[in-house]
Amino acid sequence: MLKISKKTDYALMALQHIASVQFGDITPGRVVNTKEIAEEYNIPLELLAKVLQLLSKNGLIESHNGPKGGYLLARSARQITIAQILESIEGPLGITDCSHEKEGEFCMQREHCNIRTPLLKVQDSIYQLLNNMTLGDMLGGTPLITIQSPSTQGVE
Amino acid sequence: MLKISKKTDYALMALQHIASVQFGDITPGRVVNTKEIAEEYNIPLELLAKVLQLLSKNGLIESHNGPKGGYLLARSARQITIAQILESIEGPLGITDCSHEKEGEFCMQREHCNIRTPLLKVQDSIYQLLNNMTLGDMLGGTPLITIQSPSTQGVE
DNA sequence: TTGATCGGAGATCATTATAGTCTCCGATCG
DNA sequence: CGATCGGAGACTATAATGATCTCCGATCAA
Repeated sequence: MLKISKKTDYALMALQHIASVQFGDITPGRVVNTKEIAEEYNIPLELLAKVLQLLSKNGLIESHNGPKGGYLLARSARQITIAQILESIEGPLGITDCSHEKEGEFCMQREHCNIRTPLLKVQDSIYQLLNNMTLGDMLGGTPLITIQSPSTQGVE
Repeated sequence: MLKISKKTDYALMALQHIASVQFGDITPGRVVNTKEIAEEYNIPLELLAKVLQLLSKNGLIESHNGPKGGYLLARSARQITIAQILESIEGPLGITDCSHEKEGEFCMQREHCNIRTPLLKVQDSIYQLLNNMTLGDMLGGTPLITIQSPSTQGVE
């Protein structure tokens, strides 16, 4: 049912938390460590650690080792999109198995497949959607997203 | 990674096939049976049978028993949306576990959850997207969907 | 009226993806 | 030098999905 994984949930919570600390009023610039986030949101510590490592590998956050270490956003919250977060954790967005089929790979249906092309367009639309919403939108505001399609207008 | 299930893939293929037979030039109005679709697209027969039963239960297609039986679209292809097909097979669309949380159910993160509201908006946007594209769009044409978001405009 | 051909329904098994855990390593700072 | 961090890999458990099997009732035509 098009569900995002728990890991991605955790990533979003963590990033939201880091951003709000980093740019908040209390202690701006403070690094945030894994334990702090895990306790705040009841997330299994080791699982969250993996998630944050992935985000770090993908350049969304900066890590600082040693005592008093932790994480910081690598860039502004408005420059981190939901799509980037999701793909950092779950890999490239693909609503079908054949979305990222390599040359020579074919699904059993490929021969007469009649839905591949339209589905790739759906996928592209979802990607646009997720890439047009940022961590910044999640922080403060009410993300405004509108969708226009001529296809079913006037159809009851 | 926001993947739709194989069953839904099969449903889309089958509906596309039924629609093209039903409204095609060759033998319009002919009912289509499960075996025909399964062989055409290399789909496991019994699995496809279940999928078609679900579509029938949800009122997207009509079933006809007995010899020479099979399925017909229950309404025009332009009145069957991708969202309806997807939800017939996979249940209500929900990108998070808490999307359809019943009263009294809480996830472990609920207490300080900072992402529920924005995620529900993302979900709603995806739903709109899928509900604005129809089987008819998949048949003939090039579905035109545009997305507008003010959030990241002007952000480099 | 009877039997072959359909869909309807349920149980069951296999496979895969996800969620979560455990252990050890290297870096850093006091 | 040792406590506190993140980095990394193996590992287990659980849930979702994909697929199969069996039996039933409806229908139509010979």
